[in-house]
Amino acid sequence: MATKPKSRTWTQDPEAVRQNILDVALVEFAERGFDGARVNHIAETTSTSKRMLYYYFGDKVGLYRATILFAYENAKAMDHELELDELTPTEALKQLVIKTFKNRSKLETFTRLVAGENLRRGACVQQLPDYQDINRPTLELIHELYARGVEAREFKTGVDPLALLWFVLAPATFNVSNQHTFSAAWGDQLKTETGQQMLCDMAVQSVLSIVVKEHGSD
Amino acid sequence: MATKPKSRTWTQDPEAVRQNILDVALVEFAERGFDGARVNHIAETTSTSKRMLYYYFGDKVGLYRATILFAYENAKAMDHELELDELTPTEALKQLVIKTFKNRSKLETFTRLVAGENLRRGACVQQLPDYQDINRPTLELIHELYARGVEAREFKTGVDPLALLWFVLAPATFNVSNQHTFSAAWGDQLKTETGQQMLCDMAVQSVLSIVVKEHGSD
DNA sequence: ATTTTTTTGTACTGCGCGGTTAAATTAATG
DNA sequence: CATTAATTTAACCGCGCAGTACAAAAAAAT
Repeated sequence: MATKPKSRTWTQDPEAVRQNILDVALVEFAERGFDGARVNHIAETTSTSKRMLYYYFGDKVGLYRATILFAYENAKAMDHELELDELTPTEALKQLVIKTFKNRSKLETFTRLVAGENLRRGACVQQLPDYQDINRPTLELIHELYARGVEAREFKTGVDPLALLWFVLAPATFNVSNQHTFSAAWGDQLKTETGQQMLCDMAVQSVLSIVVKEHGSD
Repeated sequence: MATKPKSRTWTQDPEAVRQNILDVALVEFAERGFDGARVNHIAETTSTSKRMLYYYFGDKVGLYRATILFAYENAKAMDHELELDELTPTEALKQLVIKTFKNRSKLETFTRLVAGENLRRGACVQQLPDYQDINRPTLELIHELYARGVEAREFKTGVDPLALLWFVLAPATFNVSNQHTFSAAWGDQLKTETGQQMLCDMAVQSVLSIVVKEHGSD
């Protein structure tokens, strides 16, 4: 919360103000998409005024750009909870799938924002110069993990680690970003605790089947 | 194309007009989402006028609803090309995964529309009384296929066919609806012909590993 | 002491949007 | 052919939107 004195005196804290605006904007953009989001509504929800919003971010697109970066920082912060080095490659991959799958539910806001950006055909992220840098750690993680697995003779050779990452993300993302049409179409049994556990187990199974040697005989 | 006489006389053809409006609206809604879509732009693109649009569909939401139904009809029409009864259950499932995966690219418009509807939390489809009916054939297809597989001792017992469907749809959908952020983040190698073929093969592998007995030893 | 940056506040603007009005032309009906 | 209902045209409206103008003052940097 930024400082909001009713009196005519205040303490300057630009960073807190920026943060506060971004917090609010993230929710608004994730909730309603870029076109549905209302600058007025964001402004009213913050502790500051619309004037400050334009002061710091220029215009709506500027705010949107900043919000995307902000969202990625938030999301990546969560990633570092993961410690895979102690585990065998197979076990580590398994934990990665589980973690990704379960995290996405928590990261629903983030996932919605990304879905929205995809509807814009990535117009924003394509112009962010450091977007690849932001995402590099994930790629490196999977690269190293795969290399370890091959080294340990647990993983097949010749699998593209990027494709592996793709198959880690796909179920986790689909689980969030298509939940509503899926439930409306065929019911919400898969949304229950046990349903989600089942999907998660199956996601693990499906990813391991791609890369683990002689999988299916366990 | 609907009849569009420049003269002051015209021939009435309400069905063609409706169709023409829906054709245009589908593209617009899929391209820009509900909030981004512009009724004026739709109207200008059709062979008819804005007034007719309101005449037939009431308001923007009404048009959107009709467009969603229209999109599903279009999509389902394609589905009937599939003939699985001749194949063994395993082979049939394999073909289903492939077909779904490859179709989604063609159905990009449809997929975008669905993604947009999910951002609206399914607000529209939840109110469509026949939405479940529209989607029932797909569920029945997978049910029968699974039953056949169990019968033939090719499939494990105890697998939820709905979950199976989930894993058929997830990669196919993700492949379209997250392509832009994925490419921007880690490059577009997976978008090439060979990349797509690889993903498709892996999708088959992952689905079969879930349901086929002793999979991995082939 | 001076300048620059940050904050507040309100009122305003121009325009593009979803939606409407009113009247004309056509096809259907007796 | 008279009447009615369906279909089409073009001009129009009010509102909410992103963004601005203007005025000022407190706080920090120099």
